[in-house]
Amino acid sequence: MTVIAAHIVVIEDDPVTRTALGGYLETFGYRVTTCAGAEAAEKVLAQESPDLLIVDINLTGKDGLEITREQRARSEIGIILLSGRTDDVDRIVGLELGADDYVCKPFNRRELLARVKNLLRRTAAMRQLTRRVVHFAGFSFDTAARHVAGQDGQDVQLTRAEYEMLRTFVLNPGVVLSRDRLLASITHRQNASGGTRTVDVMVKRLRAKFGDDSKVPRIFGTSHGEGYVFTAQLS
Amino acid sequence: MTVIAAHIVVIEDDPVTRTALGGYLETFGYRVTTCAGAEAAEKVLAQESPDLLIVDINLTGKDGLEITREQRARSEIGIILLSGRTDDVDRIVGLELGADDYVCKPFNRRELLARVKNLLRRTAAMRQLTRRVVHFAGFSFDTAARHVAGQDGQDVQLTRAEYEMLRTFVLNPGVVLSRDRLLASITHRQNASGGTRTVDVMVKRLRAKFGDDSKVPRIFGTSHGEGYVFTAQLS
DNA sequence: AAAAAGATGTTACAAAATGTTAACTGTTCC
DNA sequence: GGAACAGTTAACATTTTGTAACATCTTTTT
Repeated sequence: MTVIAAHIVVIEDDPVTRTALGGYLETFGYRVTTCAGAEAAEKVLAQESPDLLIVDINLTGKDGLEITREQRARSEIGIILLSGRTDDVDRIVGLELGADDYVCKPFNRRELLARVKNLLRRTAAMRQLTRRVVHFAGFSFDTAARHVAGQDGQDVQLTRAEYEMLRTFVLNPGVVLSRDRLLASITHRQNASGGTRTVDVMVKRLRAKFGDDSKVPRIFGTSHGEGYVFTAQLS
Repeated sequence: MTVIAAHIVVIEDDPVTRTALGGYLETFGYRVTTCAGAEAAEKVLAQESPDLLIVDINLTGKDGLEITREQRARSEIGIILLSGRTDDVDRIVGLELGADDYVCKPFNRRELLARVKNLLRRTAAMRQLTRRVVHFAGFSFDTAARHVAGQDGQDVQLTRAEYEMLRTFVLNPGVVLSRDRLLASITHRQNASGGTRTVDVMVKRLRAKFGDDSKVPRIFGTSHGEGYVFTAQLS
């Protein structure tokens, strides 16, 4: 996996804290975007996909809790709340809204850095699963562009059903998926009566395109009597 | 995806806090194992793979920080530290060792629950991505990829039932498992009528694939009248 | 200690499920 | 309309799983 500097967005209305915090994090190699308020931050959050959000809970206009609720509803971005008050209620509400952490001002920079590091490590796995491009077994699969590149640079052409099925597999790594479940992901028709064997044929075609052997499956495993499993390591 | 209750291990030497915390978490559907010290916990941590560890920083014997360091070195388990003191240094050291969170006593139960929930959500993604490989008798068993690599590099291909059974054995090393218990772990058909002899045949097949001799079993032992035991050393 | 009873080991086979191939049906694009 | 392609179905081959029968081993009884 290519290591790219994590992108951290800081929303803080006090200019002194904002600049100090941004500068401090930058010295550790992070890419930092500082914003004075929710409006400015929303542009960044919508256009790019930052990894971590550090937000003051007391902002003029839209406050930290509201930003937390909105962001958590639509992404798995890491969220650390900053607060001037040591208020139990605020803290609990923030955490229950889905904030990962809550740090009281005046905070210790070193402590915040440790929390940032730990949280980035945690969200890294989650970002993998929701990423546009995933890598496995030497292939890179662009879920948005419906495009697969092989290890030798050769492209793997996928049909619509093959793409839908691969997408379902990649979104559920290590989970046994039933034929019905897989069929539902590739077909529009409700005619689930007879042919779940369609799934078998599609799996065979996927295996063929990805060089997987049904007798020694490395990517698409069979779970006899249950269905199929995606067993390749995502990276 | 099958939803299984998360398994939380609590290490706390104060009996009152330990019982209260364990009971509280259980009411929310979590599977909780409480331990008074590091020794008792290490057994559980080695044999099962809990999802979350809540540990008091001040323990007699091996303390919370040491446990954190050891666990973090070999797994991605979520770790929340509990402390009686509001000490910046302790907190920072704990976080830098890789603890995900640090809560000071007396803590608010609701806050702790919110942190537990958030952390479990984060580690769930990571658990999906990280391999769980166990080694025994020269073989390495990749529970995610569902295959086994032998000592000579040759792969041992397992069928679904063999995989499920081996997985059950490996999760319960040294424990005598009844035929019914083993049958339940491998069968998926409704026709679970009589034949507990199926288990014997599957054990024989496992023994064959792993070069184990029923007369001198080193991996899959027989407990006459009771069932079978996994006797190989896990590493 | 020998015999009997019970439990496990082994083998062969039958049943069920999956793998594979190829033909068939419907769609899309000229 | 028809060529090209995607998806489905059907038929047969192969693998996996369950069952039964018999052999061997363990435990209990005498």
